[in-house]
Amino acid sequence: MSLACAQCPVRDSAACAVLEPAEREALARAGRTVDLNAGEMLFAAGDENAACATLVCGALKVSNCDADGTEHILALLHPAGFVGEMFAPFARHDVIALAPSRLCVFARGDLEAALAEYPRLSGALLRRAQEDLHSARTLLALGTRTSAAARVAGLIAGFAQGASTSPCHPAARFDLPLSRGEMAAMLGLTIETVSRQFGNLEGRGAIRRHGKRGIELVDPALLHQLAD
Amino acid sequence: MSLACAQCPVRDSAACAVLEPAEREALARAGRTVDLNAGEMLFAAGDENAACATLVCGALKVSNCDADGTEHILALLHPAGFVGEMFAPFARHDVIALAPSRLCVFARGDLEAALAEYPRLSGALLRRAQEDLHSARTLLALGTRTSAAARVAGLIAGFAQGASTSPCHPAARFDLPLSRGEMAAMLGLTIETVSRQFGNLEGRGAIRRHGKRGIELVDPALLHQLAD
DNA sequence: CGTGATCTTGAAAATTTTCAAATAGAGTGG
DNA sequence: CCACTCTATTTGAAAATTTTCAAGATCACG
Repeated sequence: MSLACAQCPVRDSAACAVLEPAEREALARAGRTVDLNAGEMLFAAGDENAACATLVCGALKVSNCDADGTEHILALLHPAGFVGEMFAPFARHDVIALAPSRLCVFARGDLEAALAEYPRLSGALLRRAQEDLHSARTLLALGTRTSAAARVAGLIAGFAQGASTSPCHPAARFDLPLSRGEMAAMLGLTIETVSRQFGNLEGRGAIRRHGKRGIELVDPALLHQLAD
Repeated sequence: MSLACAQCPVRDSAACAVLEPAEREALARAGRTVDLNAGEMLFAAGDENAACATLVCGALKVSNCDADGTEHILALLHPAGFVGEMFAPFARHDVIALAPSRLCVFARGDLEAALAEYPRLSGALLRRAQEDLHSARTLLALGTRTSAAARVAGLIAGFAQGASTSPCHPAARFDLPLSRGEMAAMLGLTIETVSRQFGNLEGRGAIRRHGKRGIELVDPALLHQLAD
């Protein structure tokens, strides 16, 4: 079944936006739509037939389990984001839905053919890969901070930015996209430490918690100062 | 001065290897060669005129200083590697030579023109960006391990792989490319903790130190086990 | 053979993890 | 609508690890 690009919510922002309508339809016929519920896996580390995908709506995490079973979250993916190994023969990480999600999935061979046929697509994916690289490095700088307080404060500040509609101001109130355990897996901390840091931040008046996921930024300046 | 591509040691492995000889010469005329001594900076975070570069020989680090002055090393660059912001208006991180290095540097505008003119170049840079992304995520998984022992052991194992000529066996003996302080800045630890972990690894018989930088892998299996 | 920088080592202080248990929330079936 | 159950979160206290601060030791180099 071909994809309805005309109604795709990311038709202007995903990598395929650089294609002409006819080209895009041709690419769409090679792909397929996949829907995932929260917690479902798109593919697992080591999968040989791992494909590539553009996220249409929802949210994904890219994660990795080390030898002792600890999960490490390496990236979060938002709509219009692209995930998958274009050049490696197998998937290097798990890709799991954080929320009900829809994806536009391509077999690696079909995508390679599309890259050869539509060179502009390489440019669009290059731009996106550079953004992903920057995100990974930002997360790396966050996860290697020495104090747990700075890591958690920085993560919350980042989520507040991401949840905002404006590019320069953080959202005053938003829902965390991750559980405590998932935040711990991003930052290299334990669940308990993350939870305690939330408590500290609330105690100092930087944030206020509303239920499990709701966060209100009471003092954004203080939050940034604690994030260092 | 134009670059001598014919004698370039990375002419077959760098991104420009996908170009025809004539195309490559044209690109080379737009670029310039830059030599750096160890410790010299190619460009700093925030530089507006930051350029892009292919590393011809030597080694670079990509790093970032947070508010309290702590350095975080986000990536290491080896010959044929590519560094720089192709799409952002300024450099996001510092780029510093770890060893005497030679680079082939292009102004962002010239590189953009080259991408438009030689679409294959996008594909080559895309492939390289995916590799960089994978390296960043590998480092992220390493830096967010909870124990210092696992982080240091994993870093040494990675260096042993990189120093090897064979892709599947680590080098039995090699020199560390970084100082203790730089390793600490990669892993989010202090210099002292890194030093003590080296001492522990030697005490347990996993490695032997030879001078400050020399490492001999006495028991690679044990090293990997400790790296978990 | 100094000299300066890097590395190692020691001991106390601070932080984080671990283990254990209590609390809060969401969803289900009665 | 309520009681119940299951999971996620919070909290507590002890144990383990890491940082900090302070000296030494080592090494490269002029």
